Amino acid sequence: MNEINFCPLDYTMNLIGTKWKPIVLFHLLEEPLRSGILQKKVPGISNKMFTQTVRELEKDGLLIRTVYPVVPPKVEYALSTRGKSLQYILESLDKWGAEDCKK
Amino acid sequence: MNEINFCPLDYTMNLIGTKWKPIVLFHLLEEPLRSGILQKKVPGISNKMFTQTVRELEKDGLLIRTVYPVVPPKVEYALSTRGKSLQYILESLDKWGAEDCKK
DNA sequence: TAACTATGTCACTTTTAAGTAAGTTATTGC
DNA sequence: GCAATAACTTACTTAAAAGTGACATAGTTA
Repeated sequence: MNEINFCPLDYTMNLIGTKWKPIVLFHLLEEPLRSGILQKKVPGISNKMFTQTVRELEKDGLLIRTVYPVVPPKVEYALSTRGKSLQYILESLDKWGAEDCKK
Repeated sequence: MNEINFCPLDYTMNLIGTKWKPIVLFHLLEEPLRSGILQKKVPGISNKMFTQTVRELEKDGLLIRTVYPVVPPKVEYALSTRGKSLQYILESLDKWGAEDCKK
């Protein structure tokens, strides 16, 4: 509508500006995780929202989903290069929260 | 529900993890702005959402709302100290978007 | 052969977010 | 005395996000 003052921040927010996306990405910073483990690390997320979130992140190229054809299923999620480039921001958000909630 | 893996990032996201909050805060980084000006800087926000957003940010102590008792009304918004402490993160988000959308 | 496993999908409902349009205020300038 | 102004507020509606519970899969183990 009014794009007069469009700024890159809007772009970033459209990509990761949701309740769950930064949290999911954050937990993948250290290492790839399989689906169940990752989901357990995200407090309070429902099964549906978890699937939906990782699928969108995959679609946007922020993480990579690897399916192993075994039974029961094994699916692993890892950050893509693009996802890794958010590392600094994700850590800053986490750090800010740690500092701020001390007060 | 499952608070086992609560991390500071969750705290931060609960505070500013919405579509509009980071954008509103971002535009106050340089200088305080009066209501109408600030709202025009936020692309696509409705009147209602703007009011709601700044009120929540005020409630959470991230910005300060100053009402001048004149007619027609004059209201100015400025970052609080706590809000200013987000400067680095907001700029990082903006910078990331600028870099990423070049690709 | 029946239960168990991990990772979903689907249909459905509830909750929350957001948009729209009208109304309020009190002074100034015409 | 009437319109214009800036910044809301309210009631109402619509759209989007999220939750819930049931079901699918197919090999392995009891």
